[in-house]
Amino acid sequence: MAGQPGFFDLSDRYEALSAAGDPLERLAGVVDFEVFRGPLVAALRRSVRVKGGRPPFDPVLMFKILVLQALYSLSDEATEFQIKDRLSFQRFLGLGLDGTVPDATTVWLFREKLVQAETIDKLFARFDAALTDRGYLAMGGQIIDATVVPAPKQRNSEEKKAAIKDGRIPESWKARSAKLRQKDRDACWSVKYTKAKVKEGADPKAFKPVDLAIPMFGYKNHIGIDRAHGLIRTWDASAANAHDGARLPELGSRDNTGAGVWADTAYRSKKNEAFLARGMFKSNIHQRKPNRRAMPERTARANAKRSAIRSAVEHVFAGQKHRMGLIVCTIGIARARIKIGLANLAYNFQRLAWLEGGTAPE
DNA sequence: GGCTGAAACAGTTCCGGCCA
DNA sequence: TGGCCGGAACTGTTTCAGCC
Repeated sequence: MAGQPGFFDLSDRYEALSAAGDPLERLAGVVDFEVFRGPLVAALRRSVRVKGGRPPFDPVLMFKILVLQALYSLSDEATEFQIKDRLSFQRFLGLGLDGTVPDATTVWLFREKLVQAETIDKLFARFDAALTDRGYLAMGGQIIDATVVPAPKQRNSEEKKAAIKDGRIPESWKARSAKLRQKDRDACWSVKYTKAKVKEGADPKAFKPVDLAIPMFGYKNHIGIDRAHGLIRTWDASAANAHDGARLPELGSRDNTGAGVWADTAYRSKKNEAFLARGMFKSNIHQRKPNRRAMPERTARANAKRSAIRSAVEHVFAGQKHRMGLIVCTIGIARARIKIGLANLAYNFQRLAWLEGGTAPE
Protein backbone atom coordinates (compact mmCIF):
# COMPACT_ATOMS: atom_id res chain seq x y z
CA MET A 1 0.00 0.00 0.00
CA ALA A 2 1.16 3.53 -0.62
CA GLY A 3 0.85 6.62 1.50
CA GLN A 4 3.26 5.57 4.19
CA PRO A 5 6.44 7.60 4.56
CA GLY A 6 9.47 5.88 3.15
CA PHE A 7 12.64 4.96 5.03
CA PHE A 8 14.12 8.43 4.72
CA ASP A 9 11.09 10.57 5.63
CA LEU A 10 11.54 9.95 9.34
CA SER A 11 14.05 12.67 10.21
CA ASP A 12 11.60 15.60 10.54
CA ARG A 13 9.32 13.78 12.95
CA TYR A 14 12.28 12.38 14.87
CA GLU A 15 13.95 15.79 15.14
CA ALA A 16 10.70 17.30 16.43
CA LEU A 17 10.46 14.62 19.05
CA SER A 18 14.13 14.85 19.93
CA ALA A 19 14.08 18.61 20.50
CA ALA A 20 14.51 18.22 24.25
CA GLY A 21 16.62 15.08 24.60
CA ASP A 22 15.94 11.48 23.63
CA PRO A 23 12.15 11.09 23.92
CA LEU A 24 12.37 7.31 23.81
CA GLU A 25 14.71 7.24 26.78
CA ARG A 26 12.24 9.43 28.67
CA LEU A 27 9.35 7.19 27.59
CA ALA A 28 11.15 4.06 28.73
CA GLY A 29 11.83 5.82 32.04
CA VAL A 30 8.19 6.61 32.84
CA VAL A 31 6.31 3.68 31.27
CA ASP A 32 6.62 0.24 32.82
CA PHE A 33 6.05 -1.93 29.75
CA GLU A 34 6.02 -5.07 31.89
CA VAL A 35 2.42 -4.24 32.90
CA PHE A 36 1.39 -5.31 29.38
CA ARG A 37 2.98 -8.77 29.59
CA GLY A 38 -0.12 -10.42 31.06
CA PRO A 39 -2.60 -9.40 28.34
CA LEU A 40 0.02 -10.02 25.65
CA VAL A 41 0.81 -13.54 26.83
CA ALA A 42 -2.92 -14.28 27.11
CA ALA A 43 -3.46 -13.06 23.54
CA LEU A 44 -0.66 -15.26 22.22
CA ARG A 45 -1.89 -18.29 24.20
CA ARG A 46 1.61 -19.15 25.41
CA SER A 47 0.19 -21.26 28.24
CA VAL A 48 -0.94 -24.04 25.90
CA ARG A 49 2.32 -24.06 23.97
CA VAL A 50 3.78 -27.53 23.65
CA LYS A 51 7.50 -28.12 23.88
CA GLY A 52 9.55 -27.73 20.76
CA GLY A 53 9.44 -25.28 17.93
CA ARG A 54 11.37 -22.12 17.27
CA PRO A 55 11.17 -19.80 20.28
CA PRO A 56 9.19 -16.62 19.63
CA PHE A 57 10.42 -13.09 20.29
CA ASP A 58 9.56 -11.66 23.69
CA PRO A 59 5.97 -10.32 23.54
CA VAL A 60 6.87 -7.11 25.43
CA LEU A 61 9.71 -6.47 22.95
CA MET A 62 7.26 -6.98 20.05
CA PHE A 63 4.73 -4.67 21.70
CA LYS A 64 7.38 -1.97 22.10
CA ILE A 65 8.07 -2.32 18.38
CA LEU A 66 4.37 -1.62 17.69
CA VAL A 67 4.68 1.46 19.93
CA LEU A 68 7.62 2.67 17.82
CA GLN A 69 5.51 2.13 14.70
CA ALA A 70 2.70 4.20 16.18
CA LEU A 71 5.00 7.01 17.36
CA TYR A 72 6.79 7.42 14.04
CA SER A 73 4.15 6.13 11.58
CA LEU A 74 6.43 3.40 10.29
CA SER A 75 5.49 0.58 7.96
CA ASP A 76 6.58 -2.93 8.93
CA GLU A 77 9.50 -2.82 6.48
CA ALA A 78 10.56 0.64 7.63
CA THR A 79 10.36 -0.47 11.26
CA GLU A 80 12.76 -3.35 10.65
CA PHE A 81 15.14 -1.03 8.82
CA GLN A 82 15.01 1.73 11.47
CA ILE A 83 15.58 -0.68 14.37
CA LYS A 84 18.70 -1.97 12.64
CA ASP A 85 19.78 1.58 11.82
CA ARG A 86 19.02 3.60 14.97
CA LEU A 87 20.80 3.17 18.29
CA SER A 88 17.98 5.03 20.09
CA PHE A 89 15.48 2.42 18.86
CA GLN A 90 17.81 -0.40 19.92
CA ARG A 91 18.25 1.16 23.38
CA PHE A 92 14.48 1.59 23.73
CA LEU A 93 13.94 -2.07 22.83
CA GLY A 94 16.83 -3.27 24.97
CA LEU A 95 18.64 -4.80 22.01
CA GLY A 96 22.40 -5.03 21.75
CA LEU A 97 24.30 -4.20 18.57
CA ASP A 98 24.40 -7.90 17.74
CA GLY A 99 20.76 -8.46 18.75
CA THR A 100 18.43 -10.18 16.30
CA VAL A 101 15.81 -7.79 14.91
CA PRO A 102 12.40 -9.27 14.04
CA ASP A 103 11.56 -9.43 10.36
CA ALA A 104 8.82 -7.15 8.95
CA THR A 105 6.54 -10.16 8.50
CA THR A 106 7.11 -11.17 12.11
CA VAL A 107 5.96 -7.71 13.21
CA TRP A 108 2.91 -8.01 10.95
CA LEU A 109 2.06 -11.47 12.32
CA PHE A 110 2.43 -10.34 15.93
CA ARG A 111 0.05 -7.43 15.32
CA GLU A 112 -2.33 -9.80 13.52
CA LYS A 113 -2.41 -12.09 16.58
CA LEU A 114 -3.38 -9.10 18.74
CA VAL A 115 -6.11 -8.27 16.20
CA GLN A 116 -7.48 -11.82 16.30
CA ALA A 117 -7.47 -11.86 20.11
CA GLU A 118 -9.01 -8.34 20.29
CA THR A 119 -6.30 -7.40 22.80
CA ILE A 120 -6.01 -3.65 22.26
CA ASP A 121 -8.85 -2.83 24.67
CA LYS A 122 -7.24 -4.94 27.40
CA LEU A 123 -3.88 -3.23 26.84
CA PHE A 124 -5.52 0.19 26.99
CA ALA A 125 -7.41 -0.70 30.15
CA ARG A 126 -4.23 -2.08 31.71
CA PHE A 127 -2.38 1.18 31.14
CA ASP A 128 -5.35 3.22 32.36
CA ALA A 129 -5.23 1.23 35.61
CA ALA A 130 -1.48 1.89 35.84
CA LEU A 131 -2.14 5.63 35.40
CA THR A 132 -4.70 5.56 38.20
CA ASP A 133 -2.25 3.68 40.45
CA ARG A 134 0.30 6.39 39.74
CA GLY A 135 -2.13 9.07 40.87
CA TYR A 136 -3.41 10.24 37.48
CA LEU A 137 -7.10 9.82 38.21
CA ALA A 138 -9.58 10.99 35.58
CA MET A 139 -10.59 14.37 36.99
CA GLY A 140 -12.11 17.72 36.07
CA GLY A 141 -14.72 16.34 33.69
CA GLN A 142 -14.29 14.93 30.20
CA ILE A 143 -13.98 16.25 26.66
CA ILE A 144 -15.32 14.12 23.81
CA ASP A 145 -14.61 14.44 20.09
CA ALA A 146 -13.79 12.46 16.94
CA THR A 147 -11.57 12.90 13.92
CA VAL A 148 -11.12 11.18 10.59
CA VAL A 149 -7.97 9.08 10.24
CA PRO A 150 -7.13 8.92 6.54
CA ALA A 151 -6.75 5.63 4.65
CA PRO A 152 -5.65 5.01 1.04
CA LYS A 153 -8.52 5.92 -1.29
CA GLN A 154 -9.91 2.90 -3.11
CA ARG A 155 -9.97 2.98 -6.90
CA ASN A 156 -13.26 1.22 -7.45
CA SER A 157 -15.82 1.54 -10.27
CA GLU A 158 -19.32 2.86 -9.53
CA GLU A 159 -20.70 -0.69 -9.83
CA LYS A 160 -18.24 -2.01 -7.25
CA LYS A 161 -18.86 0.95 -4.92
CA ALA A 162 -22.60 0.19 -5.05
CA ALA A 163 -21.99 -3.50 -4.26
CA ILE A 164 -19.77 -2.59 -1.26
CA LYS A 165 -22.38 -0.11 -0.03
CA ASP A 166 -24.98 -2.91 -0.11
CA GLY A 167 -22.63 -5.14 1.89
CA ARG A 168 -21.95 -7.42 -1.10
CA ILE A 169 -18.63 -8.56 -2.56
CA PRO A 170 -18.31 -7.53 -6.23
CA GLU A 171 -18.61 -10.61 -8.50
CA SER A 172 -15.23 -10.08 -10.18
CA TRP A 173 -13.45 -10.13 -6.80
CA LYS A 174 -15.03 -13.36 -5.53
CA ALA A 175 -12.79 -15.61 -7.65
CA ARG A 176 -9.67 -13.57 -6.91
CA SER A 177 -8.81 -13.99 -3.24
CA ALA A 178 -5.47 -12.16 -3.57
CA LYS A 179 -7.26 -9.12 -4.97
CA LEU A 180 -10.09 -9.28 -2.43
CA ARG A 181 -7.74 -9.27 0.55
CA GLN A 182 -6.13 -6.05 -0.67
CA LYS A 183 -9.46 -4.26 -0.92
CA ASP A 184 -10.62 -2.25 2.08
CA ARG A 185 -14.42 -2.56 2.20
CA ASP A 186 -14.80 -1.02 5.67
CA ALA A 187 -13.26 2.44 5.18
CA CYS A 188 -15.79 5.07 4.09
CA TRP A 189 -16.06 8.60 2.75
CA SER A 190 -17.09 11.44 5.02
CA VAL A 191 -17.29 15.21 4.59
CA LYS A 192 -15.54 17.60 6.93
CA TYR A 193 -16.97 21.13 7.06
CA THR A 194 -14.62 24.00 7.73
CA LYS A 195 -14.30 27.74 7.16
CA ALA A 196 -12.07 29.10 4.39
CA LYS A 197 -9.05 30.96 5.71
CA VAL A 198 -8.19 34.57 4.81
CA LYS A 199 -5.71 34.57 1.94
CA GLU A 200 -2.25 35.92 2.66
CA GLY A 201 -2.13 39.67 2.01
CA ALA A 202 -5.92 40.01 1.74
CA ASP A 203 -7.88 42.49 3.85
CA PRO A 204 -9.43 40.48 6.73
CA LYS A 205 -12.26 43.05 7.06
CA ALA A 206 -13.32 42.53 3.44
CA PHE A 207 -13.21 38.75 3.81
CA LYS A 208 -16.54 36.93 3.88
CA PRO A 209 -16.37 33.54 5.62
CA VAL A 210 -17.09 30.70 3.21
CA ASP A 211 -18.02 27.16 4.24
CA LEU A 212 -15.82 24.47 2.74
CA ALA A 213 -16.75 20.79 2.46
CA ILE A 214 -13.66 18.56 2.40
CA PRO A 215 -14.22 14.91 1.44
CA MET A 216 -12.24 12.54 3.66
CA PHE A 217 -11.76 8.78 3.25
CA GLY A 218 -10.85 6.39 6.02
CA TYR A 219 -11.78 5.65 9.62
CA LYS A 220 -12.78 7.69 12.62
CA ASN A 221 -11.04 7.92 15.98
CA HIS A 222 -13.56 8.71 18.76
CA ILE A 223 -11.96 9.73 22.05
CA GLY A 224 -12.76 11.04 25.49
CA ILE A 225 -10.01 12.81 27.44
CA ASP A 226 -9.98 13.87 31.07
CA ARG A 227 -9.82 17.62 31.49
CA ALA A 228 -7.30 17.61 34.33
CA HIS A 229 -4.49 15.67 32.65
CA GLY A 230 -5.40 15.58 28.97
CA LEU A 231 -5.01 11.79 28.90
CA ILE A 232 -7.20 9.68 26.60
CA ARG A 233 -9.51 7.69 28.90
CA THR A 234 -12.05 6.20 26.47
CA TRP A 235 -11.88 5.58 22.75
CA ASP A 236 -13.47 3.74 19.85
CA ALA A 237 -12.84 3.36 16.13
CA SER A 238 -15.36 3.25 13.30
CA ALA A 239 -15.72 3.93 9.59
CA ALA A 240 -15.39 7.64 8.76
CA ASN A 241 -19.11 8.01 8.02
CA ALA A 242 -20.19 7.04 11.56
CA HIS A 243 -22.17 9.77 13.34
CA ASP A 244 -20.13 11.29 16.17
CA GLY A 245 -23.12 12.00 18.41
CA ALA A 246 -24.23 8.37 18.56
CA ARG A 247 -20.96 7.41 20.33
CA LEU A 248 -21.41 9.67 23.35
CA PRO A 249 -22.93 7.00 25.64
CA GLU A 250 -19.98 4.66 24.91
CA LEU A 251 -17.34 7.36 25.43
CA GLY A 252 -18.82 9.01 28.51
CA SER A 253 -16.82 7.66 31.46
CA ARG A 254 -18.34 7.27 34.92
CA ASP A 255 -14.84 6.96 36.41
CA ASN A 256 -14.18 10.69 36.02
CA THR A 257 -14.47 12.55 39.32
CA GLY A 258 -15.88 15.63 37.54
CA ALA A 259 -19.42 15.72 36.14
CA GLY A 260 -18.78 18.11 33.22
CA VAL A 261 -18.92 16.79 29.65
CA TRP A 262 -17.67 19.02 26.81
CA ALA A 263 -18.37 18.26 23.14
CA ASP A 264 -19.16 20.07 19.88
CA THR A 265 -22.61 20.56 18.32
CA ALA A 266 -22.51 17.15 16.60
CA TYR A 267 -23.16 15.62 20.04
CA ARG A 268 -26.16 17.82 20.86
CA SER A 269 -29.35 15.77 20.68
CA LYS A 270 -32.31 15.06 22.94
CA LYS A 271 -31.10 11.48 23.32
CA ASN A 272 -27.64 12.54 24.47
CA GLU A 273 -28.97 15.21 26.81
CA ALA A 274 -31.26 12.58 28.38
CA PHE A 275 -28.32 10.20 28.71
CA LEU A 276 -26.22 12.88 30.46
CA ALA A 277 -29.09 13.81 32.78
CA ARG A 278 -29.65 10.15 33.75
CA GLY A 279 -25.93 9.70 34.49
CA MET A 280 -25.80 12.88 36.62
CA PHE A 281 -23.39 14.43 34.10
CA LYS A 282 -23.33 18.20 33.52
CA SER A 283 -23.77 18.94 29.81
CA ASN A 284 -21.37 21.51 28.36
CA ILE A 285 -22.17 20.55 24.77
CA HIS A 286 -22.08 23.43 22.28
CA GLN A 287 -25.39 25.06 21.39
CA ARG A 288 -26.45 25.01 17.72
CA LYS A 289 -27.16 28.23 15.84
CA PRO A 290 -30.95 28.74 15.62
CA ASN A 291 -32.36 27.95 12.19
CA ARG A 292 -32.35 31.03 9.88
CA ARG A 293 -31.53 33.32 12.80
CA ALA A 294 -28.32 34.82 14.04
CA MET A 295 -26.65 33.21 17.02
CA PRO A 296 -27.77 35.03 20.20
CA GLU A 297 -24.84 36.87 21.74
CA ARG A 298 -25.27 35.12 25.09
CA THR A 299 -25.12 31.69 23.43
CA ALA A 300 -22.12 32.73 21.37
CA ARG A 301 -20.29 33.81 24.54
CA ALA A 302 -21.17 30.52 26.25
CA ASN A 303 -19.96 28.54 23.25
CA ALA A 304 -16.72 30.52 23.18
CA LYS A 305 -16.08 29.63 26.83
CA ARG A 306 -16.77 25.97 26.06
CA SER A 307 -14.47 26.11 23.04
CA ALA A 308 -11.58 27.31 25.18
CA ILE A 309 -11.90 24.14 27.28
CA ARG A 310 -12.80 21.83 24.40
CA SER A 311 -9.70 22.85 22.42
CA ALA A 312 -7.61 20.49 24.58
CA VAL A 313 -8.98 17.52 22.63
CA GLU A 314 -7.94 19.14 19.35
CA HIS A 315 -4.35 19.18 20.63
CA VAL A 316 -4.54 15.39 20.93
CA PHE A 317 -5.66 15.02 17.32
CA ALA A 318 -3.10 17.55 16.11
CA GLY A 319 -0.36 15.62 17.90
CA GLN A 320 -1.46 12.33 16.39
CA LYS A 321 -1.79 13.75 12.88
CA HIS A 322 1.19 16.05 12.60
CA ARG A 323 3.78 14.67 14.98
CA MET A 324 2.92 10.96 14.87
CA GLY A 325 1.67 11.06 11.24
CA LEU A 326 -1.30 8.84 12.02
CA ILE A 327 -2.68 7.14 8.92
CA VAL A 328 -4.34 3.73 8.51
CA CYS A 329 -2.86 1.62 5.73
CA THR A 330 -4.11 -1.73 7.05
CA ILE A 331 -7.18 -3.34 5.54
CA GLY A 332 -10.45 -3.73 7.42
CA ILE A 333 -11.93 -2.21 10.57
CA ALA A 334 -10.41 -4.82 12.93
CA ARG A 335 -6.86 -3.97 11.84
CA ALA A 336 -7.63 -0.26 11.65
CA ARG A 337 -8.91 -0.46 15.21
CA ILE A 338 -5.61 -1.77 16.58
CA LYS A 339 -3.66 0.88 14.64
CA ILE A 340 -5.86 3.64 16.07
CA GLY A 341 -5.80 2.07 19.54
CA LEU A 342 -2.00 1.88 19.49
CA ALA A 343 -1.84 5.53 18.40
CA ASN A 344 -4.05 6.48 21.35
CA LEU A 345 -1.93 4.39 23.72
CA ALA A 346 1.30 5.87 22.32
CA TYR A 347 -0.16 9.35 22.78
CA ASN A 348 -0.86 8.58 26.43
CA PHE A 349 2.74 7.35 26.89
CA GLN A 350 4.03 10.67 25.56
CA ARG A 351 1.53 12.64 27.59
CA LEU A 352 2.61 10.81 30.74
CA ALA A 353 6.26 11.61 29.95
CA TRP A 354 5.27 15.27 29.69
CA LEU A 355 3.23 15.20 32.88
CA GLU A 356 6.20 13.70 34.67
CA GLY A 357 8.27 16.70 33.64
CA GLY A 358 9.49 15.78 30.20
CA THR A 359 9.04 17.14 26.69
CA ALA A 360 5.74 18.70 25.65
CA PRO A 361 3.66 16.40 23.45
CA GLU A 362 2.07 19.29 21.55
C1' DG B 1 16.69 -37.19 13.12
C1' DG B 2 11.76 -36.18 13.58
C1' DC B 3 8.38 -33.10 15.34
C1' DT B 4 6.69 -28.60 16.24
C1' DG B 5 5.81 -23.80 15.84
C1' DA B 6 7.67 -19.33 14.95
C1' DA B 7 10.57 -16.61 11.84
C1' DA B 8 11.87 -15.43 7.37
C1' DC B 9 11.42 -15.40 2.43
C1' DA B 10 9.09 -14.75 -1.85
C1' DG B 11 5.24 -13.52 -4.46
C1' DT B 12 0.71 -10.97 -5.48
C1' DT B 13 -1.92 -6.96 -5.42
C1' DC B 14 -2.84 -2.52 -4.08
C1' DC B 15 -2.47 2.78 -4.00
C1' DG B 16 0.12 7.37 -4.32
C1' DG B 17 2.84 10.07 -6.95
C1' DC B 18 5.27 11.32 -10.97
C1' DC B 19 5.45 12.20 -15.83
C1' DA B 20 4.22 12.46 -20.67
C1' DT C 1 -5.89 10.90 -18.16
C1' DG C 2 -3.35 6.79 -18.35
C1' DG C 3 0.97 4.31 -17.75
C1' DC C 4 4.70 3.31 -14.87
C1' DC C 5 7.36 2.86 -10.62
C1' DG C 6 8.10 2.28 -5.77
C1' DG C 7 6.54 1.38 -1.25
C1' DA C 8 3.28 -1.14 1.47
C1' DA C 9 -0.07 -4.87 3.13
C1' DC C 10 -0.99 -9.39 3.11
C1' DT C 11 -0.30 -14.56 2.42
C1' DG C 12 1.59 -19.22 1.07
C1' DT C 13 5.76 -21.68 1.51
C1' DT C 14 10.25 -22.64 3.26
C1' DT C 15 13.71 -22.37 6.80
C1' DC C 16 15.20 -22.26 11.42
C1' DA C 17 15.72 -23.49 16.28
C1' DG C 18 14.45 -26.03 20.47
C1' DC C 19 12.88 -30.35 22.47
C1' DC C 20 12.60 -35.36 22.75
